Amino acid sequence: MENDIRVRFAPSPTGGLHLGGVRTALFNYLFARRNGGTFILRIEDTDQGRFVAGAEDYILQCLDWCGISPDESPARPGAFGPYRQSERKAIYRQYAEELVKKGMAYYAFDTAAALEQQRTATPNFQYNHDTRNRLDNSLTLGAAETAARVAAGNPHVVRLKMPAQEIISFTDMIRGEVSVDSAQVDDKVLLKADGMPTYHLAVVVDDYLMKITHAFRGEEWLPSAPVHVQLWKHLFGLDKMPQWAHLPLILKPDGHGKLSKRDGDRLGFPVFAMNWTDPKTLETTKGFRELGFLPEAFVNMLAMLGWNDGTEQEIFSLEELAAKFSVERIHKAGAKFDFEKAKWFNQEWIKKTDTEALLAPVKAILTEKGIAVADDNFLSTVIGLVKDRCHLLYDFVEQSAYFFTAPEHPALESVQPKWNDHKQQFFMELIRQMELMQQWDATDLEKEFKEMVAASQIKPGDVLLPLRVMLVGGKFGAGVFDIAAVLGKAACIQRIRHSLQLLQG
RNA sequence: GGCCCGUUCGUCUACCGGUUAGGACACCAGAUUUUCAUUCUGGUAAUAGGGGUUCGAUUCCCCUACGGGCUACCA
Repeated sequence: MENDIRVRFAPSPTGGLHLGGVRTALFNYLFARRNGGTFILRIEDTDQGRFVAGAEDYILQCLDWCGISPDESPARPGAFGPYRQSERKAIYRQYAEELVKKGMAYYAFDTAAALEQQRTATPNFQYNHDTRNRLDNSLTLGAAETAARVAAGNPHVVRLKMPAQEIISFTDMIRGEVSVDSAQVDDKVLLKADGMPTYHLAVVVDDYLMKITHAFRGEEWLPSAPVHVQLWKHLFGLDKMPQWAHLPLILKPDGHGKLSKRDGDRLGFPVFAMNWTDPKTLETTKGFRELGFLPEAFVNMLAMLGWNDGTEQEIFSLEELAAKFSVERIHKAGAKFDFEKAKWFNQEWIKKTDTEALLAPVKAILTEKGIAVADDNFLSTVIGLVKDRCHLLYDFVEQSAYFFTAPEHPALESVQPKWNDHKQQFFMELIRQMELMQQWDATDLEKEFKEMVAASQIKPGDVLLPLRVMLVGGKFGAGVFDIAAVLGKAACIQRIRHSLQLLQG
């Protein structure tokens, strides 16, 4: 099944895996699947050189939950490993040195303080073709002095020497031709003083070594694409450069700007696929999974944020997406995230998903909420009865709890004021009739009830609502007779008796 | 400030020169459900502005406006 198409997802571990990240992963995955290629996960497991514990597992779990597990990853290495950036440190320096040798990069000794001073002195200071000639680097120092400083162990970085005047252009799969005047791009640091590569060096080197053919990433990378093009040109050749696709950003639903981790807390919806604990603050932010989203719905929703198949279809399974995905139909403009629409996708998927498939997740949630499920068949019946009224998996708790536990304190307030002996007699009689019933199903129950109502000269509405409150505990839930049928004769009678006692007392 | 990318209902979007500008979410109204939800029916609502090109522009080009991104030894 494999051909030479290789796409990679290379998340940073510092921010968890939020909507934008998962969507990037998803589009990479869909492109790979659509074209029979390989989907690779390369993990950046260090933050400022420090290893971030748990980041890898977290990302793997998220992808797994979404159903878009990579073909090659740190856990399942292919032929082009290692797949963790922390294990690739040694690789980068040689490429940086190669660029220096070719005259395409140079050593810079300027301290952070010195650069800071430059920035305050000159409003729009940039380390570039213009300023590098008067700063502290191998270009101004000369070979001998540079060598001496390096030998002496003076801290230094390697910077890319951007051409003074050159149009750098490349073809983006989504945006077409994009070109930038190299004079506008500064001399990016490639290798930091601590020997760690910056993203710029790392992506290019890693993409080359891992034979990446197509690279999807967020639009925020578009301005630095010329840096990467320049690197490819001088290191490996433009003909080997992957085809870029810069995905539109996911924006805040209110106000303006890129959706950020904080927006979730602020606006009351998740921004992470799964619960994410910030390693620095130890704060945990709720994920879509924990909020009761089906992974199918989550993935479906993300795919539709920036892509469509040209028809009016909105509900797609992962398989359908993989079959229909096309880069040409990816949008250019950013999309504001809409949690209401996200919930709608989930609701549609709950309705669409078979009861049997819902059994396990719903059972887990009920158990978590302290509702013991003894009989899976019984739960299946309940799920079938209530699933159309659930938007999130957690809605199953309220919608099905009363099937498992008799309401201790039914909301009789709405019944009490209009309660009278006549109604009391009616329900006593109802119990008697129920006890006599041979068949116990919704149709017979309804028939029996309606006949009694007709005979007793009570308005149906006057006793139907009370019956619901007695059985369910409140003014909600599925059809009363369906509920009664599922509850069974004994439970129904017991619940009615209980309420009758409360109403009299 | 500079550079890059973008711009259709409130939101996600369709229409890749000729449509009464379509769908979905949300919202409103009605029907069904003697609960709530579901479902069904209907409704309000958009081509940022100005110039071109063209017989004809939402669609192609330019300008302006607006929005977003980037402008770190972060990604």
